[in-house]
Amino acid sequence: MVFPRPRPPERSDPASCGTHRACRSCWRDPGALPQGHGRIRRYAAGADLAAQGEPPADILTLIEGWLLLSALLSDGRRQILHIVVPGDVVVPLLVGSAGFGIQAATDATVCAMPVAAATTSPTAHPAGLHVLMKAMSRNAAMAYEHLTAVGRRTARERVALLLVELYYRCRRAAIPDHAVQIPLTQGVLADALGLTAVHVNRTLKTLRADGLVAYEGGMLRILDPDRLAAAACFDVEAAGAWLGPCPPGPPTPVPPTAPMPPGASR
Amino acid sequence: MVFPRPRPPERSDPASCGTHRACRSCWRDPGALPQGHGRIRRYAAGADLAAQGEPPADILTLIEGWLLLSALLSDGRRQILHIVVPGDVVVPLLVGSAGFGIQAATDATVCAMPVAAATTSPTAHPAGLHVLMKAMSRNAAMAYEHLTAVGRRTARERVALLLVELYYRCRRAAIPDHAVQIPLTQGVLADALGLTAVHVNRTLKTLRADGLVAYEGGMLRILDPDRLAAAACFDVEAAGAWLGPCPPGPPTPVPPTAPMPPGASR
DNA sequence: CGTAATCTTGACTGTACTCAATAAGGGTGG
DNA sequence: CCACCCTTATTGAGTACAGTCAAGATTACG
Repeated sequence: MVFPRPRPPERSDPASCGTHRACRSCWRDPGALPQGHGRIRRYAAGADLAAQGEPPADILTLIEGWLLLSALLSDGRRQILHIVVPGDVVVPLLVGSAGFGIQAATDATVCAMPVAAATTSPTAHPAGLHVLMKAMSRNAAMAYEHLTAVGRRTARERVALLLVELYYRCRRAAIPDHAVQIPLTQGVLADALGLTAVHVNRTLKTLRADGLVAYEGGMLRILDPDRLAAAACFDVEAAGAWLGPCPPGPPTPVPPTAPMPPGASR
Repeated sequence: MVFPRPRPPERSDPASCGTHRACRSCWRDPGALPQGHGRIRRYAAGADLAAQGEPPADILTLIEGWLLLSALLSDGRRQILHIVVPGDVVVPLLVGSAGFGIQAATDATVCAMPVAAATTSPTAHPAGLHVLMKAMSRNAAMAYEHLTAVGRRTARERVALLLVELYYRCRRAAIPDHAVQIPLTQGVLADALGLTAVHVNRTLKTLRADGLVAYEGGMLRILDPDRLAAAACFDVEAAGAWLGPCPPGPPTPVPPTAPMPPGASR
């Protein structure tokens, strides 16, 4: 079976930042941030939003699509530092030049706000600054979780963990009736997990054989988040804080999956 | 040859936070932060400053000694997320419970300030908040660098990178006439790098054979930062921003090392 | 319809891990 | 001061998880 090239979800046409569910869920405090400064930008899949080593750029809130933060080594090796899903906030490194580049994994829509708007006049938007700091804190928590995975987990655990994590993070800002589907290349997963694409492929094969994930409509889909979390040696409860405000209110609790094929081991 | 158990450097007895060089170098903006709230605390080597999963605790500025931020998996595997050297600021995760524990690697002195002092009344200390955000940003940069190392570098590169990084970071806040010495166990290095202690040992052996590091007075010591950086595939210039304000002013440029033994390959 | 990218699979290699035994300091209590 | 214990460092032998190389199958896309 083959991963068809991912297709971005059908897109609506937002008039402004605030009208988007994902964006609302982020700058939750209405009026807290200088939302007027946020500007909607769109990018095609594969586009570079920022290059490693350049900017102190804008603060980005991802509205639609998927972004990748990545670091490149001089010899071409790549480490994906963070996979950005709608509702996530990308905060540029305030110290020195950017240590990571930003690429669009799919067509993407972002809300960009100059860092200056949030940092130069903190007193003007105190609540907004608090939101910003919470975003930075959450990003740090995810980076540490990611580091632990790459440093101390087996390949199977890493893959399983990344998938459940993305599953929960996507649900938090997703439109309820949209099933969580992951539009990432195996090469991207590999670079995120510190593995090779070949080994990711073999690992996914076993996860599929175990009935934990599947393909559907050309995208990777999570069948059994709980068993996947178990396979990842991952405590969803403990991570609840940064996974996002998902628990409050049952937001599509494990979308009813298609009936298992007779032979599947489940 | 064996690593004798590290000994903390001889300590002075600070009357207050502001009198310490390391602390000054951190809260560089005099009067910016509510320094009055900072309280000096001391810990013995091996002590737990905070347990994983518990607090939103204090903001810590390390004055003397070494700290470790680490994550534990349920089966005992450990990933060290960050090695804290004097002058570093540890910011607890503002969202939910702490995803990491804090241990003292050596006897340590910290300046602790309640998060509330910095976050609840941002308007009261705008400059201090800016300092705090810069610290968070720097920590994020280091976490990403660390992640890249663990995910995409060889064992030799990882060890070399960690050592040069610590070398430069230590110099930035170190007392000038103190040579940089690293009081970390090979087990600690291993848990930081996603390796085993045995393999760290073998890797250090080759670095020593190549004349890049050495033992001296019982502590690991960097002999040749430049070649070590090269071995790590590491661009010191690019990382200058978060490595710290070290370049300005020649602070002990590679302390005069003891003459190489005749057989050493250099 | 042809080219390019991605996914799959197999065979082989190698870096890093495991197991295990020994050595070397440091600390503690007698 | 010395015996004893514990932690850490070191080394060797064997193993295994993940990487490399390479070919073929699908699918996307122009």
